[in-house]
Amino acid sequence: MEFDCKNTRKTRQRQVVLEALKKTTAHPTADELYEEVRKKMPRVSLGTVYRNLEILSTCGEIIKLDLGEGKKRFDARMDPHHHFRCMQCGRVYDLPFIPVEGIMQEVARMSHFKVTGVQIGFEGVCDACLESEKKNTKEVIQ
Amino acid sequence: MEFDCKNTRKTRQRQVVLEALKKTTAHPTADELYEEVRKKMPRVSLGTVYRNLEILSTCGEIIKLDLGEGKKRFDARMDPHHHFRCMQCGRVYDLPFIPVEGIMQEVARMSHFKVTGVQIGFEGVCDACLESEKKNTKEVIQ
DNA sequence: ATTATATTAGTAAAAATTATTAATAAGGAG
DNA sequence: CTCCTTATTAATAATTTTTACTAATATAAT
Repeated sequence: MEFDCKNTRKTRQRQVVLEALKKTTAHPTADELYEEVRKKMPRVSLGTVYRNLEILSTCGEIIKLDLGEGKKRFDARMDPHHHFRCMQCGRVYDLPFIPVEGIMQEVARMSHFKVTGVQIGFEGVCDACLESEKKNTKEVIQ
Repeated sequence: MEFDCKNTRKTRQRQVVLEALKKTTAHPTADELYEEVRKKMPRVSLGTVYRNLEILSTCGEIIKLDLGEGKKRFDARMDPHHHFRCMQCGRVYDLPFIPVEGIMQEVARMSHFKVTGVQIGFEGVCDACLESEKKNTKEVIQ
C-alpha cells in the first residue's frame, strides 16, 4: 500500500498485466485479468495482479472503475470518456466524453466544496440486448 | 433474494431499520446501521439489516449508493439529488439536484442504447476540511 | 383461533480484496 | 560484469463485505 511511483520497477508481471488490459475494451475485473495473464504466465498470483492494478492506477497508467457491482473494473483507455453498463448482459461499454465542467462548477458554486472529480456511470439496455429482445417478442407473438 | 414487494410484511425489524436510516443524513453503511439498530434491538442480526436494506431499496423506499469505496451506503432521502464524497474525511454529503436529462438524451442519441439511469458522484474536499486545512497551513507558516 | 408463509436470529459460506512472508529479481553502484 | 539494496513476487492467510442456509418465530389473511 505504501509505494512511490518514481521507484517502481518494470517487472515482467506488471508489463503483462498492462498489455492484457490494453488489448481489451471489455473493462475486465481483477479476476478476469488474472485468468488472462495466467495464459502467458501460469504461475502468476492473484495478489500480484491486484497489486499491479493498484500501482498502475495510482500512477495514472490505467483507470479503476466502480460501477456499483460490488467489484472493481479496470480500463487502459486514458482519454476522457464515460461508461455505460447494460443491465441485461452486464457488459460495460465506452461512451464518448461529454463535457461536465459546467456541472462541476455549478456544484462547487452551490456547495462551497472544492470539487475535484465526478464519476458518471450510465445504465440501461445496450443495442445488442434491445435487438434480441425485439426478436424474442416477435417469436412469442407469432 | 426472491421476494415480491406486494407481499412484504411490516416487521418491527424493518421499521426500526427504516427509522434509523431516516434519522440521519450521514449515508451510513449496512454495518453502521446495524450498530445503530442494535441500540434499540440488541438481538437483531446483521443479516436482517442487510436483507431489509435490500428489500427497502428494491421496493423504492430507500436508495442504495455505491461511491466506489468497496461497500454500499444507504439513503432514505428520496427526492432527486446528488452526492459528494470528501476525499479527506470520507463524509458523504447531499447535493441539490441538477437536471441531467439532457446528458442522458445525448448519450442515448450517440450510442443507440436505451438509457434508463445515470449515477453521478462528485468528489473533492468539503468546506469543513478546507477550513482546517487553512488553519494548519497558517500554523506551519507562523 | 387457525394457518400459510414471510421473516427472523444465528451461523456458515461466498466473494472481493488486502496483508504477510520468505524467496526472487530489478536496476543502480562500483 | 559483480555486488548490493530493496521493490517485487508466489503462496498463503486473513479481512471485509455481502449472501446463503435453517429451524424457530411472527405477521397477516382466512
